[in-house]
Amino acid sequence: MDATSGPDSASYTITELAQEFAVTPRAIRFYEDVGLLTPQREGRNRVYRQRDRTRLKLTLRGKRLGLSLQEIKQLVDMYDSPSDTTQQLQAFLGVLGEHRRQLERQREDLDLTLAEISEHEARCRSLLAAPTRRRGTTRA
Amino acid sequence: MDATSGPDSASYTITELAQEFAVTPRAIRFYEDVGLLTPQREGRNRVYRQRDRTRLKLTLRGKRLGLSLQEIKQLVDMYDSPSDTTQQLQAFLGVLGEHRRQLERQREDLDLTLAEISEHEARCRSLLAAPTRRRGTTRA
DNA sequence: ATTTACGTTTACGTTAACGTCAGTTTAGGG
DNA sequence: CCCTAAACTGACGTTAACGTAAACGTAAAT
Repeated sequence: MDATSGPDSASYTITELAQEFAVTPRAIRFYEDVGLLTPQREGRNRVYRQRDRTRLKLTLRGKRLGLSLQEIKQLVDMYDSPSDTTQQLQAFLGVLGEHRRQLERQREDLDLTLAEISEHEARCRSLLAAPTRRRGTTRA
Repeated sequence: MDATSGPDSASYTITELAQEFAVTPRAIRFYEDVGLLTPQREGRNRVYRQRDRTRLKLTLRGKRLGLSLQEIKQLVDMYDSPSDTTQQLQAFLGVLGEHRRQLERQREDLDLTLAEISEHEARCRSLLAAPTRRRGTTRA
């Protein structure tokens, strides 16, 4: 019986994951160091399953949002921990709320910035359409 | 003639700005080191006008979006440089477009994350409303 | 049997963005 | 005149998030 041949759960090597998400193996190992990933081992080698693949994806998404790895871990850990007691659930809600507020503020900032960029783009294009040019190629 | 008494343009000390935006004077000086701020001097002391106040605000907004100080400088510098030649304008548009794409992707990530958080919050609240509690205070 | 390719651990190096002193200056108050 | 308060200039320390290099293991290919 070969344990790796089952159709149950796909597995990935570290370089496969690295290529798929355009990061280095070093980064992936580092994410393991901080507790974001917990791959199984096949002898000495790391074996990544769907769970870690997902957590990696969430990690990178969090990074693009500017979250720290610790913040990401806080979120992702809650995502797949059961947490049944009332206390746990309330703490859970607290952290979620905090993150939501932060992200909502971020969306405000984002929309503001995008609006300003649009303004500048428009101003820019109107200047390009204007006749009073000084120098520079008109796309030869 | 006192140059500081005119009603033309308000001026701020470094600690005033620091308090208003809840950052340290050290941070503000650092932003000057990287070229984000260029306050005037009154003797040895820094004097901030509206322009620098605005640039500081934009800087902090950029930080909340996860941008690096260099990226922020790229944007903010373009915001108040005239740039009249066709070449400049096209380069301008290029950089703006790049940032816009980045920010738009970020908004996708943001909306995804917010949606997931909402899901988790809902699941959490339904669990809290359920009867099968194990332990933990029901808010005494 | 040895090269090649991929994986591993250990450890030191690096960059960004400040924090944290330490020592100095300067304007104003008592 | 002394003292405090607020500013200043170095300059070294710190944290996060990896990069990079060295030295090693191992399975498949030649």
